[in-house]
Amino acid sequence: MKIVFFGSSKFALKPLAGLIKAGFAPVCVVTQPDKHKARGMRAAGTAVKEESLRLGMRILQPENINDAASFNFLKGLSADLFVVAAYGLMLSEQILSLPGIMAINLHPSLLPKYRGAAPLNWALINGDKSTGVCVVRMVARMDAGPVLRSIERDIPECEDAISLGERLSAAGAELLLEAIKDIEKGVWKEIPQKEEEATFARLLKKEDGRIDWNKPAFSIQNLVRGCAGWPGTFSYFRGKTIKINKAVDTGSKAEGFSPGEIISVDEKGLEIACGRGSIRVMALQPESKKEMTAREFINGYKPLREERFTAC
RNA sequence: CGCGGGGUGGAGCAGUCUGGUAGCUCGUCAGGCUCAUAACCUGAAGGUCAGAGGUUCAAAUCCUCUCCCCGCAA
Repeated sequence: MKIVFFGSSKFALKPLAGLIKAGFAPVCVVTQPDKHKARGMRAAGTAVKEESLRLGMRILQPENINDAASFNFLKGLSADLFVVAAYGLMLSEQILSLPGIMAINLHPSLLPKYRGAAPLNWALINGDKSTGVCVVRMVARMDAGPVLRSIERDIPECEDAISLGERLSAAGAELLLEAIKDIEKGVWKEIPQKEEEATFARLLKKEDGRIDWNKPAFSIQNLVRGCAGWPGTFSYFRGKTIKINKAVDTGSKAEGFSPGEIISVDEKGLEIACGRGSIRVMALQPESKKEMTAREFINGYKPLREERFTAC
């Protein structure tokens, strides 16, 4: 079976490796263009590009996947199956019609819930107790095609977007293989999505990570978990931005404090008042600094009890 | 050649503007105290202040260049 693999971010790495290991090595890997200017002048390739280079795969990195040149190149590969995992760009109907059998997409949610770009982040931000990953046949509308296979996974309290992404990536790699084996045997099943249950998980923006201390502790905790990695959650302390990288809801009432106020400073971390309840910050990153533990922050910055974190 | 911040004992920071004995909170080690402790007390080790030049009687501090790290923006 001739497979073309489309992927960009880290999430696609395990699925790609799984394909190769199982003998379904793609004839070509398609990935997004290098990000233009990182700090300074360097240009960085996607995670999938780096890995594919290392593995010596054939790589296609089109500026525009939906233009005629890309179309003709892909057509020339005469593939049976397109496999897409976290590629990050929409494929035109024309492109989707190229493979002999079909194009499938590995999506980290239980569709029709969380269609779109940031499903696992939104599942965490919304405080969901479980989510999953599924393989769908691709159609013109984003993430709207019928489901071939899916698997549900619990979301533990302590999980953030990074760890959940790794788990779903691993689970997805296996699921993908099962789906491909089904397809190879010609025995796959398609379950149409219930349109009325569809929800949309839009891409997160930097601004989504701004902490509003007026919100209840549990929702700030969920925001920190859901924004881990990208875009991260941030606040302001002593006039400078500071990222809050790890925090948990203390479960205490924390009455008599105003939102953002530091309630206590000790070895366990920084306890900060929220609109309702409080959170304990365990890891944070002041502007221009690397991530540090709350302990390190306290030692160096000596935050005072009455000081506060602000939304701007 | 996008903008900005930073590099000071093992960690996190202050000191730099206004040159003049290397400082703070921790950690480590030794000893003490305590029923006990991520507690407390006493003491100790540990730094060519990122690197190279320059100015000066004197440079962590002022000037020039290099390397590395981070945030923003993309």
